[in-house]
Amino acid sequence: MFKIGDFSRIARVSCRLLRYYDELGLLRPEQIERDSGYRYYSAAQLPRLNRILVLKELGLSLDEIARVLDSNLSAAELRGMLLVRRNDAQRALAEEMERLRHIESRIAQIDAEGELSVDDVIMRSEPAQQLLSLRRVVPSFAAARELVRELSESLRALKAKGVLGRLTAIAHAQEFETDRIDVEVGFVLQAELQDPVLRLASGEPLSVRELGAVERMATCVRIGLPERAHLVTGKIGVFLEANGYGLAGPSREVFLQPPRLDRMEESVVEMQFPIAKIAP
Amino acid sequence: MFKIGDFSRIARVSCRLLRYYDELGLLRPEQIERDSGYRYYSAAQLPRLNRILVLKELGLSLDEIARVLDSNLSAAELRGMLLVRRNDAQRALAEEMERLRHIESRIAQIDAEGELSVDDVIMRSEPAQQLLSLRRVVPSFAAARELVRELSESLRALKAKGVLGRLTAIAHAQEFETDRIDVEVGFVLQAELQDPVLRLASGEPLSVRELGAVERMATCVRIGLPERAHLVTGKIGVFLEANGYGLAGPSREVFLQPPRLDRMEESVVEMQFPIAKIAP
DNA sequence: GCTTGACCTTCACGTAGCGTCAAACCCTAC
DNA sequence: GTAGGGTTTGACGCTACGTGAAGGTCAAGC
Repeated sequence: MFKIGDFSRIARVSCRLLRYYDELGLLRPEQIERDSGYRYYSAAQLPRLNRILVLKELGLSLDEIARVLDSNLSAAELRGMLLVRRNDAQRALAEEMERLRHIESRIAQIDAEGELSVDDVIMRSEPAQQLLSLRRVVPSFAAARELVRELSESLRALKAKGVLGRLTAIAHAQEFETDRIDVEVGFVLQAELQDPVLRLASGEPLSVRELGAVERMATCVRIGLPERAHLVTGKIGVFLEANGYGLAGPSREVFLQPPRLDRMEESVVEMQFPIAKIAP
Repeated sequence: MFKIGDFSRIARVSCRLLRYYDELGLLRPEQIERDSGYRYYSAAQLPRLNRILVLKELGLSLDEIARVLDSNLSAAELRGMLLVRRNDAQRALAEEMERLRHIESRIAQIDAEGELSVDDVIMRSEPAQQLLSLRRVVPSFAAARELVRELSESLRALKAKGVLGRLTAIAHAQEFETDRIDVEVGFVLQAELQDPVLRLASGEPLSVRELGAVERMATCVRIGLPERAHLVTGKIGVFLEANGYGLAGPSREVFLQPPRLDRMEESVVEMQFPIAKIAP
């Protein structure tokens, strides 16, 4: 029988840890003196402690470890837990590699440019969404803006119901032409739509389609008129080149503030570019 | 100017986060209404928020981020911080890979044996230490034990001063021979030694030498007589085979409890085996 | 002007796994 | 008997927020 200090030296763990595990019921001392309250551990408890430490090292929480040890669950169940943990570990590994790559690219950036540039470009993923939209080829940005206005007015009733999410525009054109803009505008749906087919005031029907999930999206917020969009695309371009990505699909513009045609200079738009790694 | 809710939707972060960063002084709202206390953010604050998020993603703590942003430190200093972070990330990456390997080997073990075996073997690293020791070839375990007794008695005075750490024995023999045991016994030093040369009662001098650090050590605690050591070596062997390691140096026995020759069956000894990965 | 509902405020607790005091009690050796 | 080292419980601290609760504000519709 060892006092807690001796046992902690033997097992090379802290006394606090042992007291904590006692409190959790994870490792109870074999004996506790009535009057002094001293904890006494026996050497026979080392294997249990070691099992705890091993399982902890594997990434299980103390709660899970308690279940593993006490409700002596079957090998199959333990295997299941380990499979879950393996998934976690694989994800964590991938994240850590990404992080490392980011760090190294930032260091390289400092070495190349002498400073860390302003970071307006953010990378994230985007889940799949339902889009209530209309696609057209328009001859000018003004016409596109008019389309947005028309759409907004036609859907005013729906908007009041809170079914409509953010206004989103998608640029389908492969190449950039100022006079033939292939654009899709619509609203993200936040609930199932009741009416089978909705129409513009002009009678043109709107379609509901799924906007696929995008795993990697380079995004940047633009404030002000659409004419300033090239500032954003420039930043995106620099970002892609620096990090070894390329464009991988039609870009989107999401209006984070509901757009007002009379005050477009206050509009807040997030430009989204689906991207993918380029083989190095 | 946006209220906190709008700004949070624009930046796609939670309100709580914005309030928290305000509290930390990391991102102060551009304006706060006197009477209502409402926070108002401007679009011009998005870049700062984005920088915060990027640096957070790189793994810097909020505290470090505050220093980076406010005491606008030089590119060189930032580079230094990133180098530190890179080291951290590399270590984390290596750990995560190790963890994943361990998890997979445990799963494989369950698949092979139908259950998770008792885990007495622990792997860890050992730092470099100074050892005050004596090396000899003795003809029996009993002689080795006698050597320990002699050493302990000769160093009783030193032990009282608290300079001596744990008693450690090192098995130098390449092959196992019962009648020619090449053993080194000594005490780990916890402080610099004053006397230049210490001697056994018999006059034999003790040497002070550095016990190199070991990156990977498979350890197992043995309780009881040395005759039971083969139980431990068996476990170690199974462990090595299962995880793709091989022996990589002389093994050590560390007496976690000061040994008493009269009650050797109560001795607590950690057996340590330096190991290294075997190319698969 | 009043109601209503969405939005905002501060305050405070909870998280995981212990580290780190603090005040008081216990044990053992000289 | 006392000194000093070990032990007890209790409590707070750490990170980066999430999640209420209780109550004040704002804008729209009547």
